[in-house]
Amino acid sequence: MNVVTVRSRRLDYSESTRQALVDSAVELFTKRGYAGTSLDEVAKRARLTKGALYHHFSGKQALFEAAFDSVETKFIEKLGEIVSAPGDPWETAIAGLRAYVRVCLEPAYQRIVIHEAPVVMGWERWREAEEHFSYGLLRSTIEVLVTSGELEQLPVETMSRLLFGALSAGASTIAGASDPRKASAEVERTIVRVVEGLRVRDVPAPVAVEEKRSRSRRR
Amino acid sequence: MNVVTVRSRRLDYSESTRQALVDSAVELFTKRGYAGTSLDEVAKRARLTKGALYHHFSGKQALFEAAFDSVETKFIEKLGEIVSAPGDPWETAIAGLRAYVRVCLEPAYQRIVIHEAPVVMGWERWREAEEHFSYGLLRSTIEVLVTSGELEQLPVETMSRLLFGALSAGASTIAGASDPRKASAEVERTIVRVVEGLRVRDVPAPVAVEEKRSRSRRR
DNA sequence: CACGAGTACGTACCGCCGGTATGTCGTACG
DNA sequence: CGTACGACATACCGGCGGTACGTACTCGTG
Repeated sequence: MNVVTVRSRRLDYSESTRQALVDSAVELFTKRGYAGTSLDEVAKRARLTKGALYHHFSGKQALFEAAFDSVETKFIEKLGEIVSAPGDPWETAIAGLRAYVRVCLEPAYQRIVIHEAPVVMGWERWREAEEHFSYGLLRSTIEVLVTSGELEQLPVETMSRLLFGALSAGASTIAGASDPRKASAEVERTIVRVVEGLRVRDVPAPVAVEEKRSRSRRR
Repeated sequence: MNVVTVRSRRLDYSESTRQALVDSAVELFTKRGYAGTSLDEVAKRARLTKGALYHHFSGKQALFEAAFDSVETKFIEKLGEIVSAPGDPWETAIAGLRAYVRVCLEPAYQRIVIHEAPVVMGWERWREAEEHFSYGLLRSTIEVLVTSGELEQLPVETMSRLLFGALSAGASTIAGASDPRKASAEVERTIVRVVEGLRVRDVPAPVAVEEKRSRSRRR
């Protein structure tokens, strides 16, 4: 409550050890997965003990979620800038798409956020957490495109989910490919093509354009 | 090798206990997940002990893979009939799509095949196993559509991966939705729309009978 | 400055669970 | 008829998540 009191040095230390634990967790979870990582290892790698770990986190799950948050915030913030940049909404959206594909290539993001999180945190909680991160970004981007008439008038939530799933699968494909560069190019091209397939065929005359929507012949 | 010798009753028994273990595993893995299920539980539910389990399977992973195979073969075989049925390839493909969405609603399929398998078996091995099951089916279906000129000329592998991911995400969405019926309808509609977005715009030349195909209102 | 309280850890221990080693019983086979 | 082998059961080990408790350091207060 007192505005004057600076953060005590002790709290600084505490925060730094917490961060060290999170960093250690991110590394080990990325390399060996959640089940394959022991808390003793995590603590040891941060030159601490399990006691310290359990002081900062309520358990292994909580540690994982902290690692999850850390990875998400680290990789996603740039994406936010990209998709919220001024300019043609379609172009920026596509740019965001490409950028996200690149993010998905990060091993930590791939393993922790995409693969393990839904299992470790439970799908429901993962979905909830994702609202504030990559999925939320994707969703709002799509929302803009739909309301601006660029994208087909389909349920935004569903469309976002499907696209998100496709992107994740694409990322996994790239990561597991023998030629990641080629795979990356193909995924980008295909994803962009999918989205373009959902673009409304005739640029809408500003207003009054709702009728012939669902005739699915494009272009 | 001897053609006359009937399967000994003993082997029959052995096979049935093995099946009992697999069934028990499917149930428990579906309800509590891989990590949350103990082998003692699995054995107990089949009125056996861990000794029997380790006689039939080399470990927990192997048991999981057996459960995975069991679930896949159980739910996918009907799909194979659907997509290999005679008739217009596009229509049968769409029918297969809808059928697959319904399969994805099965809790066992959802949890074991879609969510846990990539983590438990490792993504690479999962991908490999999926070649013989749902993904393989999807891929070959897409391959047919591409070579027959119905679908846009894009890398089949990549397109299949992305679509598979989208379908999985759709299934998860439905499973986690407050109104599964509505969600299911939306996912179906959206997925079909996505695929139609990848359809080639002008009907090839040969026959000219494709027009009013895709008015996607169902029922 | 003394002192109690709270914080930031470390240490020791428990229970569960995957995995292994070993034992037992029945069946097929020579 | 005995013996070898397959189909289980039993007993036990080690690792790991989680808990209880101890300790040292700091900070606020009289």
